[in-house]
Amino acid sequence: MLKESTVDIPHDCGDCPIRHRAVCARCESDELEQLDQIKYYRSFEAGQTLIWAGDKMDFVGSVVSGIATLTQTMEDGRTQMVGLLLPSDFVGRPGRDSAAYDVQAVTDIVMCCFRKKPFEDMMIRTPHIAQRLLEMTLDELDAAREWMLVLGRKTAREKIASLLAIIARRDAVLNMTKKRGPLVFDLPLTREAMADYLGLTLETVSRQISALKNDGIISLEGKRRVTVPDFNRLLEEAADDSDGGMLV
Amino acid sequence: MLKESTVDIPHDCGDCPIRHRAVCARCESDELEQLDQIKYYRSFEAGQTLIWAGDKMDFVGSVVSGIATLTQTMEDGRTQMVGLLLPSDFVGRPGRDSAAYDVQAVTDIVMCCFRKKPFEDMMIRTPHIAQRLLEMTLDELDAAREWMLVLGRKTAREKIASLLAIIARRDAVLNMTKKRGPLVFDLPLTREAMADYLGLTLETVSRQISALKNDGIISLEGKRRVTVPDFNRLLEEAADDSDGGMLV
DNA sequence: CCATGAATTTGATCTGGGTCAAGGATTGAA
DNA sequence: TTCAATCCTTGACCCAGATCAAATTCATGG
Repeated sequence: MLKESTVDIPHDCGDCPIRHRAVCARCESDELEQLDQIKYYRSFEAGQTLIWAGDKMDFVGSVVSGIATLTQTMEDGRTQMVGLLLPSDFVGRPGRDSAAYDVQAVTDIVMCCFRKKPFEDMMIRTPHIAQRLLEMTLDELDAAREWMLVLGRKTAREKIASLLAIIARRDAVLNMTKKRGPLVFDLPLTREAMADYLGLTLETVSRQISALKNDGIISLEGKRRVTVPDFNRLLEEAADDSDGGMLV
Repeated sequence: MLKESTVDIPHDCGDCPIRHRAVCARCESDELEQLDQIKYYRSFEAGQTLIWAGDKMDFVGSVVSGIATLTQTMEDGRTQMVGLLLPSDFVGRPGRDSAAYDVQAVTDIVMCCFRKKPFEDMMIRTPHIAQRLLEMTLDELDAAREWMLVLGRKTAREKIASLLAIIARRDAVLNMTKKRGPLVFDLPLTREAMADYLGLTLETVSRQISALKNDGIISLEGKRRVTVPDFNRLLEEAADDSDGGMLV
């Protein structure tokens, strides 16, 4: 199995797919040039662990493409996913030198990394970066709090429906699919990863997906491709009162 | 019952109890003066709801003294606490004009508020504020993720032990109590509020507290005063591998 | 000192989701 | 094409924690 490789085909920030959503979103061209000095790309294969909790981290970075997870593991092996990293999401924390969570590639993934020390120095000089990072962190905090409600108070069926709604929503935004008609998307996560996200067992995840299928809320093509004929019905199942706000 | 009152005894920032931990921690004296222009104090009684989710928010602010909670409520009444606000914690989000969560006073509470628009303007001019707010937000995100593990994977007993450990730890830090000997502190939350924090029912909270008492992990004086004879045993019960780091 | 009501404890019972176990489906390597 | 390794589904059973229902304790004001 291939390990990790430092890609040396340098992207030009100008046509970077996450240019306008990542931590560099607000940067002017001179600021981008400075970032360019300290950046490098790394790619990983699906299944690899990019970072182990407790590891020394000498970089921070952004997911350029692919999906990764942030997970916490207890001594006895129980694990809880605490974040799902999508393109443009930020990894690492300025001012901390060891990783707090395991980071694992769910799909093949490319990251745009910055050496930590120079990045921290630059953050002080460049308010645009700190501003954008604050905004992104506040968004993540909101997402984490939303997830606390799911974990603490929702039933297994509601949890699954909530996760499907989130993935469907994200997919609709990324792929700019037509608003009308059934949504179709692929589940990026295994049943086990979904279980770790939702605080369930993989058996319960499987059963609830089957139940939603039997009730006509979703249909499946293979194990991973999901069709949602009526998004509002899915939201009802998720007991989600913020009715699809994002989808507009 | 008294409603809310705008306290007109102006604190001097110089002897503010949260001067060095709040969003203003890094500010120089000239920056404090600017903040002083847009600040005002508000106080609330225990039990009052300071802010309702969805309300228009024309201010942000810091808890000066007392304790408040951030909670989310579903249409059918299920509620989940998503944050516990202690002195120096920040309320509100720059760049958002309505509240995302209910904020309730658990004890009598005093807040130092800033009018939102001027505060936002000042944030742009004053990197010290944005820097500190970023740091605080990253800490909150870590706390939220820690809590996701508690909600998703811990048993009822472990949840209670985790909460007690957090409160004990905070209390030890605030009151600078002696490191050795049994810890003693008051529970600021009702059984119901603890249940909302932990994703449990109040009956289960009560039962697990009784169980910890019977097992000698804690002892109670009245309903609220807790003694922890051996903090490490409590941490074991919490299945907490980050063994007491903060307590040093 | 008593009445009232909130907060808490405790008991009895029920159930959603966990656990254990057995097969299927899909993939890729040999 | 067969084998092995994952990943997923489904069934049977069980238990931690929810639910329903009383007590009991505690604080407060009259």
